[in-house]
Amino acid sequence: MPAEVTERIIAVLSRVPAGKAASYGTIAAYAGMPTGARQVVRVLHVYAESLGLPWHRVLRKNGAIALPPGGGFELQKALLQAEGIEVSRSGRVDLSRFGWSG
DNA sequence: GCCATGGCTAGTA
DNA sequence: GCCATGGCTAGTA
Repeated sequence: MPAEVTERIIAVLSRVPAGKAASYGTIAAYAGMPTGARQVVRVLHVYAESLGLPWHRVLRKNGAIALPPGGGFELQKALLQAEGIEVSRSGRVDLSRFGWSG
């Protein structure tokens, strides 16, 4: 039985639409935990696959892909681009253009 | 003690 | 590069 925080994070994650992305901190803030960015990381680790959460739409605060090359970077980049989000070669997204706001 | 963060500081170029 | 964050798991007692 997951903690309420976990369930709120799951709920927020499932609302991020295709074509938009949000930072770990933004997701946490919407879930009521402004300093809980790492909780978002944990939830994605545990539930992203089984619940089909849009893990690829979560980025660092500066819009960068957090995953390392060879560790999911390429896949995340491809998934973002496939839904119309522009990603620079280095894996950066302009959140002022593609950022999700509630 | 872990973590796909994030904010801040110190140290380099 | 350090360290607070915060829920969770592994590993010990």
